[in-house]
Amino acid sequence: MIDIKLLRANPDLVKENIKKKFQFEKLPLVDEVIQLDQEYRNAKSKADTLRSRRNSISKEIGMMMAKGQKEQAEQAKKQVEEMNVELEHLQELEDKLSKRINEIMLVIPNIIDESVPIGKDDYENVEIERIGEPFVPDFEIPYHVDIMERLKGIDIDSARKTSGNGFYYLRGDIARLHSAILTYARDFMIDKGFTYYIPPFMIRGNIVNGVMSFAEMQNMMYKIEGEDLYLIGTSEHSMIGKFVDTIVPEDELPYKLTSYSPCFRKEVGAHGIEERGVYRIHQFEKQEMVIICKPEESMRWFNEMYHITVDFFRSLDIPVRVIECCSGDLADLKVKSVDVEAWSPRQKKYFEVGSCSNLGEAQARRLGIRVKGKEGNYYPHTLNNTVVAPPRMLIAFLENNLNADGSVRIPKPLRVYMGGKEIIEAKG
RNA sequence: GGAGAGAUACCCAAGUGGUUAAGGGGCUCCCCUGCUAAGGGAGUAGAUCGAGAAAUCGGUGCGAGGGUUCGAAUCCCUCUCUCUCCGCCA
Repeated sequence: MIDIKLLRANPDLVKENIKKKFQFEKLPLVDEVIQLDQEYRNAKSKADTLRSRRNSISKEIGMMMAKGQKEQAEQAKKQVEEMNVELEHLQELEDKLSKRINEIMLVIPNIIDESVPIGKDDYENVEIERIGEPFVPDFEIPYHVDIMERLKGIDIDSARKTSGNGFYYLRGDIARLHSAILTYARDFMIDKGFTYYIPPFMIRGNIVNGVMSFAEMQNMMYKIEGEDLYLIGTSEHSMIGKFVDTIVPEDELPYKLTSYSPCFRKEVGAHGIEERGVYRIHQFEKQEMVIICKPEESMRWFNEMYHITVDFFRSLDIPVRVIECCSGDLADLKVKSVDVEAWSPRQKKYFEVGSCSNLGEAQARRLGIRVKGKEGNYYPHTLNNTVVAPPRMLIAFLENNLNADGSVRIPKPLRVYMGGKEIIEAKG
């Protein structure tokens, strides 16, 4: 959501940005909203003048009554009554216009950063960095579920009975490894100076509406029956929601937050839960990072944030690459976004394990998050990034640390969380 | 789940239809003193939208949304949330 004042002052910039995103169908909206905005402001000026007069006449009526000038008061009442008829029409017009203006402003995309590569869709995303040597061992890497099953670490059949497709039981060392990764991620982030949070795992409808679009909500969120509560799809929902309609003191910025939560997703949509395994599932856990900062600092934080994820994966010997979303693939709210992808020696390609986004002031504007600055209030920039999301991350972990005999090497940083174990032994 | 109380500014809190939403704390500035503390004075309804080159002017705003009225923090309706007690409970 961009500032309508920016659009008013610089419509060509907004149009150019829409073209960069290949959303040509939205181009006419710019002129339409400028027109509507002018009409709206005219109506508002007129109505405000009327309201002002009504207020002062009403006050006079009060004084007349006090003095006992009953007849004059009656006359004034009539006058206001007539004004109210006109005012009602203007009010309706104002409401209608502002509603339509808001609808349009919600679909006009955020101004993307100059550095974003131009492209139509995800095929034109750009690899910007590759860290670690992608390695393919001379033995075959099995499908991740098979690796886990061989280690007696997963039970999907039981989960189907209790919960259906898209759920899983993790067991034994694999379950422990899952927790170890999250605990390690938590400490990793605390060491980077982030404040650790465990947020609410359910949030109210008004918060949901603040943090995502209606379409996203339909495709992602589970609603609790009979309550105004939804299961969160990511802790970002709780962590950003925490600041809805607040004004934060400037000297407290930046907020560097890292949060743990389970994440629940319906995954209704293009892919759904189509594949056996733990790649796309209804429930997973995630360590997330969120930053709220001054606008001029957001690009610096953006770069720092995705490098933290890269460092995290590298500390577990997993090769990664960073893919930047091109203009056409970038969600409308985002200024810039990259995906961190991990190497899969089985598929011999990289796959997505995390996503880092700079939302600029769009999210703050939408949610009413402001900063009390010395020269008045302003909108901060908000950013979010995945630290790690097992069990998806376990896929990359197991494939990259698997030995020929079926055992799994445990990288040094995790051993302390695995009771000192250096290896998960292959079973029977 | 049951019962009760409440929602007004950064905090506490007064305000039961009418001119400018009391008061206190805190905060900011000034004076006195000056190491601090105490004292005296002034300011402090945020936020947001509109008009204007600006000074400034105006609208909205007392949990939310409706209604009554010339006029609503105040009266009526609906809803939400918070707190206290009881019950249940990891």
